[in-house]
Amino acid sequence: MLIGEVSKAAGMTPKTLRFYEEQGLLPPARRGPNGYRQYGDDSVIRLDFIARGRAAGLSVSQIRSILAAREAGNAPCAHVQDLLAGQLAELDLKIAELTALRAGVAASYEAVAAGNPSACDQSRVCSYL
Amino acid sequence: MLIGEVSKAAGMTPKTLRFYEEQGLLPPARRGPNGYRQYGDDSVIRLDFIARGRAAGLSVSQIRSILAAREAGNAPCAHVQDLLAGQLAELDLKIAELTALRAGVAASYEAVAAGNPSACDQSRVCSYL
DNA sequence: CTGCACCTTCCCCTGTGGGGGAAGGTCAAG
DNA sequence: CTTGACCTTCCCCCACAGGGGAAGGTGCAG
Repeated sequence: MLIGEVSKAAGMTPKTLRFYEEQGLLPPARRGPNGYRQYGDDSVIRLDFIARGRAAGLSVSQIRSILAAREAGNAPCAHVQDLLAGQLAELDLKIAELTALRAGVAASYEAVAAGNPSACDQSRVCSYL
Repeated sequence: MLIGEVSKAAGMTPKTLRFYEEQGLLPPARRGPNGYRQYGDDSVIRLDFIARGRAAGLSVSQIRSILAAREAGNAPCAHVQDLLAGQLAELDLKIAELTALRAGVAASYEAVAAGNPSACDQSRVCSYL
C-alpha cells in the first residue's frame, strides 16, 4: 500500500505518517523501485495504536517509548500503566488549576457585573478587574 | 524611571515591557537623550492592570482591546464583563474536555491494571490501550 | 582607565504536532 | 502526448508569551 492509502485507512494525512516515521513511531518504510514508501496491513494496526495513545493524551515520545518496549520483546503493559497513571495525575493537576482559575475569574466577573461603570476608576483602567 | 526599575516594580522583566510596548499594551515610551526609555508611575499602574488581566487568563489582544476602550474615553467595564464571560465559558469547556479525557484515561488505566501482560496481544502492541 | 551595571536593537529559540507549499519524479488513463 | 493524481524531499509556518544572547552604546564608581 502507498502512503495515501494507509494514511486514509488510519484517518491521518500522509504528512502525519512521514512525521511519525521521522519521530521514530514508525520504522523506516520499505521503498518501491520508484522510491515510494510501501506499507503492509500491520502499519495500519500500529497507526491505530498510536491514535489510541494520542487520544489518551500521550505525547509522541511517550508512545515511542511504549513501541520501543514492545519492539524489545517485552509486553509494554506495565509501562503503559505507569504512563497512564502519570497522565491521570497531570490531568488532575490541570483540572484543579483551571478550576481555581475559574473561581477567580468568576469572582472578578461578579465584581464587574455589580460595579458601577461610571464609578470605575479611570487611573486603574478598570477598578473591577 | 528606567525600564529595569519599572519592570521590577511590576514584577516583570525588561524584555516583557518591550514586548508589551511592541504589542501595543504600552504606548511608545518617552526616550531620554541617551535613547533610554523613560517611565512614570502611571506605567506601573498600567502594568498592574495588565498583570491582573493576564492572571485572569486574558490574552494580550484582549487586554489591548480593554486598554483601547479606556483610551477612547469609555469605561471599559461592559467590555471587561463580556471578556470575562467568554473566559468563563472557555474555562468550562476546557474543564469539561479534560474531565471527559480523564474518564477515558481512567478506564484505560483500569483495563491495563486488570489485564494480564502475558496475554497482551503483541500484534496490537498492547491490547489494553 | 577600567569595571560593572545598565540600556539599545536585532534575530533566533522554546514546546507541540503537525500543515503549507515549492520543485520535481512517476504512473496510469484518455 | 498530456493531464491528473500520486509520490519524493526540502524548508518554512502556526499559536503563545515571552526568553537567550550577541553586538554595541552609556553612565557612574573606584
